[in-house]
Amino acid sequence: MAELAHARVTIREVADEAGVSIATVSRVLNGRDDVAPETRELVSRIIQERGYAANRGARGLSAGRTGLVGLLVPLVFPAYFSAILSGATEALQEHDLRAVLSPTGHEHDREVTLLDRLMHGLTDGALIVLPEESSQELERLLDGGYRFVVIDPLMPLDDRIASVSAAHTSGADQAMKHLLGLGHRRIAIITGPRGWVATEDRRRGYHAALASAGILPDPALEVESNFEIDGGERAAAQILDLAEPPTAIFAFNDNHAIGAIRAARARGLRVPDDLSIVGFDDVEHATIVTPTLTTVRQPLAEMGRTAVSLLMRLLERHSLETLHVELATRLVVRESTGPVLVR
Amino acid sequence: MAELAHARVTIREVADEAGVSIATVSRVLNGRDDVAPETRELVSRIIQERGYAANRGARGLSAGRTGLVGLLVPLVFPAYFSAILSGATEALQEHDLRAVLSPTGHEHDREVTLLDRLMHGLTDGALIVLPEESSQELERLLDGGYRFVVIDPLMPLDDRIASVSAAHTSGADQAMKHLLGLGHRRIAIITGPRGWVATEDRRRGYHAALASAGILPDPALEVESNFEIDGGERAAAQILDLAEPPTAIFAFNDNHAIGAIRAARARGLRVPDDLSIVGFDDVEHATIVTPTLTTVRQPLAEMGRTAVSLLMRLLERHSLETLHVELATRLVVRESTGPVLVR
DNA sequence: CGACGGCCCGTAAACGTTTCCGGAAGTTGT
DNA sequence: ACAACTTCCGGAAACGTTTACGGGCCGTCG
Repeated sequence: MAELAHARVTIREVADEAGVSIATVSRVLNGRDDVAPETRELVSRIIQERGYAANRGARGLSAGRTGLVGLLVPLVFPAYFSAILSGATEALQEHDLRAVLSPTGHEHDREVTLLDRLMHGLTDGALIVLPEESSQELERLLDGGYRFVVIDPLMPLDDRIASVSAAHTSGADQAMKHLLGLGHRRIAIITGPRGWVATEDRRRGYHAALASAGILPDPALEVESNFEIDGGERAAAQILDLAEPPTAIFAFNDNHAIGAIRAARARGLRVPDDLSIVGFDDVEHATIVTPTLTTVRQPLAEMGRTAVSLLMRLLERHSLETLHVELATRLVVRESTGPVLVR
Repeated sequence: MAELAHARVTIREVADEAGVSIATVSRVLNGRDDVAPETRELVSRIIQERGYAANRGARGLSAGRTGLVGLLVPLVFPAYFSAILSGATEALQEHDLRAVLSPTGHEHDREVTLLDRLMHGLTDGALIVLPEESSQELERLLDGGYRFVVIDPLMPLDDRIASVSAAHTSGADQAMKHLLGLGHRRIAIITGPRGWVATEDRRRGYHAALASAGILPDPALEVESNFEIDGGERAAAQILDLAEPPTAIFAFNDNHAIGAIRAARARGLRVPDDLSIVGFDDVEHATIVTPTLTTVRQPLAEMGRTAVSLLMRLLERHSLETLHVELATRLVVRESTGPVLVR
């Protein structure tokens, strides 16, 4: 036990032991090419032996980059977010960057503070998932010289703000085509909060599909909810208790769909025989419920990875061909949908 | 748009604008009391106006603390980990610390590197979930002066290493009492990897309960698996295809239990009528499956929070009364267990 | 009225890097 | 043999803080 509570190895010690200057050590550390092979070899060995690792804070101070990327996310726990997180942190890891995690708990104030005060200077840039902030606030940040990319924007954003999202409209369209193809004509939706990009885009897809099938939309068949299971259950209950209930429900996320299954079961309706249900997201829950969910898959981890690669290019100050990436969604057909039964 | 791509505000600018020295600004920043009230007031106002925030890297360099805590976790995605993460990051946030997330992907090498090279110097300490490292390696880190707490140790650890875990044995005991109380006598287990603390402690609980009920253990009823759903399904299949199958299965996590439900269903067995199943963890999946799972609840988020408060005390260099915290587990009875039916 | 002790505050060193600049060798071309 | 490059490396400044140290000012006390 040579070292007890011994302060960590610094570049100075390595330099001394190698008999070179700290500049040289720094050079081999950063892979510069103006170092003699044998010197590089020697220094590398000593770095290895002493278990030296650069102090990231100092490096950040000096070089103007910290190797840290902020990850702003409303919550950590829900599968939706943790899937994105997972993809993002893995991708960051591969670029030798670390993720600084900051759950905002859906509190707007907290988020502004975080972004404005704590992240700037600590991190080189950020990934912001589902930001509650207005486009103006984000633009201000952009003008301040901060680099970030938004994942799944909640509001429409200024064009200069990099973003990654999923093809909501196309996803909704696929879901509706599937349902219409099975003979459903009276189809309800359980939407997310009004005004959110995801909600409105999917609603657009719903209405377009309805229109092209020559079906008049019925406002009673559109219920808004909060993306939670019990919210979905309440919404579905309201829909199913209608005088003229639908034969299918298109839920705007899997939680809603699971809630809908519960509501159906509570009323003695069989899924999919009496009621078809389509979800959105395709989180693991979709394969756990009975019946397993037909749902529109969002490539969540992939969205995280894509955001990282956008950010990387932003950080390298490359001008980007496209600041906005929309990843494809895909309908996954499982057990919760079926043909309309003639009675 | 006064500031375009303008570098961030430094302590210098604040000092100049306030007509004081940077030392004074630093003092009000850190709440020192040797500042005249009106000066403090003035400086505070300017800090507010300019939206100044200290550069954490520089602060770390100078003051020896960075306000960053490493969060080492095998994976981010699985509910088990994200629940812990969630509790931990929230608690860190409350202490004005940020979490640096590092998924290790179960690769030992990567983990050692992370811990040894990257975290030290960047972070003030770390929370390590389910470390693959040997006690020796962790002790070395401890001797190096690094502060960390282990959550859910995989191997038995040296006493000097702070740790937070769940009451595995007691949980297993509760599960077994429940099953025995329902009349089950032939009870199988699907365990996690042999040698892991969680596995062995729960196995101990199982054997103890069996013994106190006067039942001889049958090695054929113990199958090891990998904590994944399909692993659980294969294990359950093996068990159910025994010449003399059990009437109950105690799975060592909820994934195993869900796999067991699938295996049972595939064989036409009804749960719980023909087969009772108990899980472990009580992640959200447990309430999504049909039938909902009777399971032993681990307070995962709470474990994260507890680890943070241990770490805080470690960082403040308080000597701790106890370095080891074991949080209680609790059986949650739902639909997947029932009395043995006499045929 | 002089000395002493608080209260405030400024100066400057230190933290561990990166990187610009320039210099000492060694190499090449004439 | 000399000039002009290369190659390799060291010195030192800079990054933005914190904090030890010391000094000016004012009030108080003997």
